[in-house]
Amino acid sequence: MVQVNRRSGVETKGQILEAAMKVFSTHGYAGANIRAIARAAGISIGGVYLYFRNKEELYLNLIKDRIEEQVLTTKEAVASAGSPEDGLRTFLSLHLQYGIKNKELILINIREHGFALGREIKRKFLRSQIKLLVNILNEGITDGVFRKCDTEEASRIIMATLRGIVFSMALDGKSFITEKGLEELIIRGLLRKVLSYL
Amino acid sequence: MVQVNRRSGVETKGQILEAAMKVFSTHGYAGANIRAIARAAGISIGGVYLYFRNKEELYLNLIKDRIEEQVLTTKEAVASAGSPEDGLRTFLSLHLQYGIKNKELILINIREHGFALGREIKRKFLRSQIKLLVNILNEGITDGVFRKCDTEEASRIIMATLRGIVFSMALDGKSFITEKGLEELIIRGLLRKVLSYL
Amino acid sequence: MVQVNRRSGVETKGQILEAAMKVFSTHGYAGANIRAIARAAGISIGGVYLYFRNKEELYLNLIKDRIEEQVLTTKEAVASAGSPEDGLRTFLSLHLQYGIKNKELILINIREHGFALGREIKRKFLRSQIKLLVNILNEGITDGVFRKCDTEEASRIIMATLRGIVFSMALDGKSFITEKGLEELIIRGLLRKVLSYL
Amino acid sequence: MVQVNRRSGVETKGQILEAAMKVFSTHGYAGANIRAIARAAGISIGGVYLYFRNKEELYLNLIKDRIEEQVLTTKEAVASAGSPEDGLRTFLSLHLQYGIKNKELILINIREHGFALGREIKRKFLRSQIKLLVNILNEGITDGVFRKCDTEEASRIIMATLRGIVFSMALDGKSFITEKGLEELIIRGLLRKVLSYL
DNA sequence: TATGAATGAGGGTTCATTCAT
DNA sequence: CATGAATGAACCCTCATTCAT
Repeated sequence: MVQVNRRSGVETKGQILEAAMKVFSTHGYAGANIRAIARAAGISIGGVYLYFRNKEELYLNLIKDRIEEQVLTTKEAVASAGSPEDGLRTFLSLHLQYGIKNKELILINIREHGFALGREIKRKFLRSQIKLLVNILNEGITDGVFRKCDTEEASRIIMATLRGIVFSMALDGKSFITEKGLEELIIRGLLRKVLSYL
Repeated sequence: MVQVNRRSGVETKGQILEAAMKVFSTHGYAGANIRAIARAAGISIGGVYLYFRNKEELYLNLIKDRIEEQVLTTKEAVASAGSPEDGLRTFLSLHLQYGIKNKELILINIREHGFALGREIKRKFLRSQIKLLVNILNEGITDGVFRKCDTEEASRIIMATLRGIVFSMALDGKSFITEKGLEELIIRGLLRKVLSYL
Repeated sequence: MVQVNRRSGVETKGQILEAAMKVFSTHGYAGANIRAIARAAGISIGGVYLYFRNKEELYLNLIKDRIEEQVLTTKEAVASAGSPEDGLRTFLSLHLQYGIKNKELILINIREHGFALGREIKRKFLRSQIKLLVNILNEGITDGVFRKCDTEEASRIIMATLRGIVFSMALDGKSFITEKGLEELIIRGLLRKVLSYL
Repeated sequence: MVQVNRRSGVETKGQILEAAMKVFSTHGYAGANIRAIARAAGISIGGVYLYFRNKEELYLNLIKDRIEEQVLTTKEAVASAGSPEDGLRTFLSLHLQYGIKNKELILINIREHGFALGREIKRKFLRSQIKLLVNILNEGITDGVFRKCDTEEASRIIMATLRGIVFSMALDGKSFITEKGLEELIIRGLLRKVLSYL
């Protein structure tokens, strides 16, 4: 006799994703195994394959959803910001917040970043965030709030810095830098006209 | 019949380490397999085990040597710097240089950072670098060149930022930030007395 | 595509044990290999590991069950014997019968006897059988049927003799000694009062 | 530069055999490995192959020498015995002595007895010993010292008993049976006319 | 003779994936 | 929808054997 656990499909899928998040973030992609994910999700091995064609798709699904949400939310928040400076602060703040919220995703990304699996998704995420930053910076320069610079390069540097900070937060398991501190670093160090300090 | 490729032991060990670097950096620890490493080293499977007891030891050996070299070199270079500011510049510059030189090691570190394997080695590296930074910053503050701050936290932030930048350089496969640019970011944004600009 | 041969779990486990018995007895523990066991059981390699955690556990499981059965059966049969002499005959007879029935187990035991794997199980078996014998002999001596002797040593000798006979039967692949003959050897030669022959 | 350990070939061969004896008896044939034998012999791996074509030959050589010596010595001692009874006592005594002396060989034999490797050698040994026994028994029966019996079967039983006792001594690591005791068992229990006790 | 680095088949074990139930 | 026994390729590692030195 087969014991059937009655759940809605959506609910089950969510449980699997949640479990996968835990296992992937602990063991990495190659180190994780389906049995552990199934067990953590309180589902059978075969059950996992009812919702995801294979391990790779499960992994991709995992990161895609979270990334898409972050991209969308950030885009909207930045759009509704009052000024370029405010927009930049919002961007930085949200990135940090998502870094904390998606700590486990970050841990996975750390392990798999830049490698075949999901490379495209991550690249697109990076491109979209840089594009957002470039817009903010350009606007700020036009407005005279930010000093002139290669906005593309500056954006890449900001993203690199954020990556380092988010990684470090995820790895060290605590937030050792305040939003305020980060904003100061980025805004004072890189962008704001030095003359404005006078 | 056994085809034996004559080499000196040292040479072979070097070839294995080189191959391991390539394979580990491409596939991560769990994703890498000894057969591929052996093939890349132009050696047999068993040959690998002549020089390293197992996969883990090979991996550890790989990161230990490089890390130790970086720690030592950095320590000496900083010690012989003329001033705290010069010391900081030297530190940053060396970190970037090593990031470029050990691009593949970085890729491995990205994947395995914070996880069981070699965690202790990496932790010790981080601790030693932070300690070095703290000393530099304290001296600089005493000298009045740097503004007062929590030097421990500032050092952690610097390391986090460096991590992000080095990761990004390794992942994007090119150096998109100049040493000069980085130094400006760190030194202007975080440390130098703002008043000195007046 | 995966061809699945449907069986009940119990059935499969039995088939594996049976196959393991065959392979272990033919090649010994170290000489046996899981692939051969799986093949003999008509199962896949991985299938074996569904029922036994590893080679060692499979081996231990194999000998434990049989030995426990022999110990229990012998104990009961001896307990319900009418006299010490009858008890001894029963003991000897059962030992021979089990030697024939578990010919393959004997072959395994021969190879692994006295070595690390399963040593404890076998030691316990020997101890329990010797204890049983000692009781029988003591009773017999009290009753005056057996001549006085060091019952502990006598039991060890009996077990040693049985071991040799059972081994020889297993190795030569036939029973070259009748129960009657064995009983005579043991009972006349070692125990019964010689005077009773007069 | 190659360090050459100067030894006579005979000496080296002896050392290898000695080492092999130790390792084989501890780990069995399959469990033993050449590197361990070489190390125990204080020789290189390749050195072993200078004296023995392969593992199997080394093993065979090991048992052949000892067995041949036992066969020869026993044959001579029995031949020069004064009477069948004396011959039988000599046979038993020598078998026990060799069992103690070749304890390690016994341990190997236990593991490999009856299996492909060296089966022929061991079979020949058994045949030769049984033949010797049959002769003794026949003579004894002709002389009227032993009671009539199937001498072939009786010899097999004696050998089986000896096997058990020798195995047990080897496995338990001590002699728990005296020569006297064994002789009594065999001679009283199996052979001597009961009437002679009157 | 002697060495020991090198080989690679083969061993134990894992795990993504399938599919009869 | 759900299960989990079954599969087998592929992993890490060992070790008998070879051969350039």
